[in-house]
Amino acid sequence: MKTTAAFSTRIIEWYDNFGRKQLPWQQNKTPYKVWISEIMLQQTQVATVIPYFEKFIARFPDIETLAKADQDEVLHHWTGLGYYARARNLHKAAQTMLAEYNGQFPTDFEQVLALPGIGRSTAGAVLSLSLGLNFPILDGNVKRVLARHGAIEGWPGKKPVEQQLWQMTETLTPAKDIQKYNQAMMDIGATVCTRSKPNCPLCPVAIDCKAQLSGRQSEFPGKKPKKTIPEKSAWLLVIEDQQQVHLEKRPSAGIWGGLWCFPQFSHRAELDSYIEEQQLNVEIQQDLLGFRHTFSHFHLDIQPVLVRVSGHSDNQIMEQAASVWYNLTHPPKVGLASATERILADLGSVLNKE
DNA sequence: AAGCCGGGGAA
DNA sequence: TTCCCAGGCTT
Repeated sequence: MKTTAAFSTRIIEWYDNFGRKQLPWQQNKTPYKVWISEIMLQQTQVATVIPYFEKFIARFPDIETLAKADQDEVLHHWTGLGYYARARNLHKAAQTMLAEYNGQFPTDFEQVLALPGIGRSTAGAVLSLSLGLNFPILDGNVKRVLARHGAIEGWPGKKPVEQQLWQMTETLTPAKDIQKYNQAMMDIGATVCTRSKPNCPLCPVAIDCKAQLSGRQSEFPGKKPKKTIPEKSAWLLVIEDQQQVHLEKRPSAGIWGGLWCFPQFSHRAELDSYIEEQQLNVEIQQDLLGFRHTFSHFHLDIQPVLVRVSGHSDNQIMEQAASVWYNLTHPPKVGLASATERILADLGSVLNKE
């Protein structure tokens, strides 16, 4: 009479045979590298992260280098990744580790959890994956595997559902082989127990998966209630003079926090009166290519307006906020939003045709 | 508990 | 298009 092995035993055995072992942050593992990867991987897919991770580690190879770098350069390496608070928190946490922990990544769970940008799951992931400390994790992959295996009803964004899933991961996480187990759960979620069309025949825990047994894989995890997101519009003022454009650093709170962007207005009239107020010496004015940029919680219809000025003096525009003349031919290493990069690229092709 | 915070891959 | 991704912070 053959009995079914324990849940974690089957997961670990699966890892030995099919788990991912060649990802960049899995080579010569350190808490620092695993930490960077975990932050980048928050709400971001592996394939997107890999090139960012490689460049980030090449420039900031350790905690001290990161802590002593300019925030602008840290954000520069985050340009296009989104959720820019992750980069600001990363930078701040590195400075805390340099000041409080002698530049070492703390190994105490509570100390790790207290660092900005690190919640329970990320703290557990870093300590377990890099040092083998026994902590459960609960990321999007684990949530999906567990929700299906236990046929857990409801959207994991709801507190009671999330609590139930934490209870499950605590119970199922084994006392040994934590690195293999946690990595395997994420791998299974990413490669077998996928959002759509899960490959159950390849799953080591399909035999007692409640969703699979009842053919209800698509019902778990419960879906986020969808609501229509609002539409907003933005007029962006692209002031150009001699291959330089004017950019302003945004406050850390709100969208594109800490990034360098064009002056933004809700209505065209506001943009026009700004040009008046600044007494800009306008030579040419021309609308650039407009486009829609969609965030998780609203659409933004963007219309960039190119204004070529001549003889700008720094004390006209420079004085008001943190602002720079961004040299298109020698771009400084600062953080830009994806939309800003797109406009700069379009501007480059417009200027090239002249 | 709910809202905020980006951008892109996948279907 | 729609969904959601190795989530965490703020209110």
